[in-house]
Parts: sequence; structure tokens; C-alpha cells
Amino acid sequence: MPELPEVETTRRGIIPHIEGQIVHGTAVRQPELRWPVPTLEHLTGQTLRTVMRRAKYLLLHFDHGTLILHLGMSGSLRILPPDTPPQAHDHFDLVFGGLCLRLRDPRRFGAVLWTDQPPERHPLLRRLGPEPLSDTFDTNHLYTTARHRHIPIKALVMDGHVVAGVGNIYATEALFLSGIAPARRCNRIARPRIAMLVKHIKQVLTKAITQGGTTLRDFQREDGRPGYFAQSLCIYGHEGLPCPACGTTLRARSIAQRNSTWCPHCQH
DNA sequence: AAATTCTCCTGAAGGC
DNA sequence: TGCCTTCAGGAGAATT
Repeated sequence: MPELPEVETTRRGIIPHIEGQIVHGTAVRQPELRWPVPTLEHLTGQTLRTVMRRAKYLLLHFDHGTLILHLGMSGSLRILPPDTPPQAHDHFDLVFGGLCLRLRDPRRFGAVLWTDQPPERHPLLRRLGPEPLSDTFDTNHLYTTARHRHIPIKALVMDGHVVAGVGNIYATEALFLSGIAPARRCNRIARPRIAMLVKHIKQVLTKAITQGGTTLRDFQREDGRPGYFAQSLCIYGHEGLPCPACGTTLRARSIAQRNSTWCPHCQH
């Protein structure tokens, strides 16, 4: 499932192919994604200036507005020859000279939206928390937020309004590396431990980006390759297997509607 | 206000 | 072998 590192990997993969290119055409085969896909004929003839990322949203900037893409649970973007026949779940194309940017999303939790406003003002982006890899996401921010909340720390870290783009995989890993149990109430964690958590969130996201993200099932890079961070995961999806640190059998339960793996010996 | 539950969808896995 | 049921999962919307 695409989380921040997968989206960033996708961004870096597509940039060399499409930045500065002129849109020759668009195709919408499935307009019913998470929200209806708008008509995009007005993009024809427009130059794609830059591709940015905010949380798990990709922002394709044109002179008159921004195309906002979200990969949802199962989405991926591919760079393909323009005459490549679409397959099932290939919902959306942006055709440039000599290549095609194609969105595939079997579960259709993804989104394609257009805004002619600065994207940071868009309702979906306006209330997002700081980027986890930016300096504004620091111990102070997470600790002061955590002090006033009464939810499990894992739910707090996965709340995009607290910190943007940390999903289930990387929250699970960062909590393990920090020795904090995912179900622990976030206002009952001492500041030095929150500092460790901030450090490990940045560390695990950064490392995952260098590996091209995590491919569990669906995720593909723009050229069809998988990401290779799955082999670096310490405990995500490893319930029933021994903890890599102490050998205790890893357990899993649902926290805030998300499956959560943890080591009952290492994490408190 | 904050916390919790509901919802969208498909493919995979499990049961019989 | 095959059909039916169950469920994961991002995140906004609805509800408490």
C-alpha cells in the first residue's frame, strides 16, 4: 500500500519523464474513484511545470492550477509508451509526447482532483500536519500534541492532522525501534521517549525512500519494478514470528481499526 | 473538541 | 474444484 515513501519514490521516478512536458491528451476510463474525476480536457496543451508531494498526495503543477493525485490503497503510476493498451483498473491517463502517465488502482480508493487555487488551500490539504521529514516535525510538536490527547500513540502518529503521511507500516516499525507499545496512551509517554519516536519515524521513512519503498502486493514503481524495503521491515506483518531483537513471539491486534504488530517484551 | 464508527472497493484467503 | 463469506486498509464523513 502506498505510504509516504512509496509516493515519494513514485514522484522521483516520474519527474524525469514528465516535468516540463506538454500534455497531448487525457483519458478517464473510470470516473468513479474516491471522488468523481473531473473533466480534464483543459489540460491539453498545458505544460507540466513540477511534481511536488504533500503527505501522500502528488501535486502536478500547471500554470493555471494543480492536479492532485492520491494512490489510495492499491494505486500506482506507470510511465508507458502512449499506445500501450489499458488493462483492468487502468483508470486515468495523462498523455505527453512519446509517453503516457497511467494510474492503476484496483480498489479505487485513490483520487484525481483539480484545483485552480494554491493546493495548500485545498480542503484536503489545508489541515494537514507537518511533513514528517521536515524540521517542523520535532519533539516539541509531537510531545505537546500527545500531552493533550487520549488515544493510543499509534493512532496519534497515523493521524495526518498531527503529522502527515505516516501510515500503518512505518508507524509500526518506528514504534518498535523506539520501544513504545502501539496501544500506549499518548499522554503517558515521557518526552525523551517521544524524542526517540520522532527520530525513528524520520529514520525509517528516509531509509524506505532509499530502498524505493515497500512492496507488499500492489505497489509498483513507475517502471514496474517493486520497492525493496519489505526485506528491511523488522516486525510489520511478522506476527507469530520471533522478535528480531529478543526472540519473543510477536503479537498483533487491532488498534484504531488498524492491524498492529508489536513485541510484548521490547515495547512498553 | 475529541474520540469512535462508518464508508468506499477489490482481491485474497478461509470455510465447507 | 468451486462458490460463498470475510476482511484488510487510507482517510474523509458521520456519529456519539
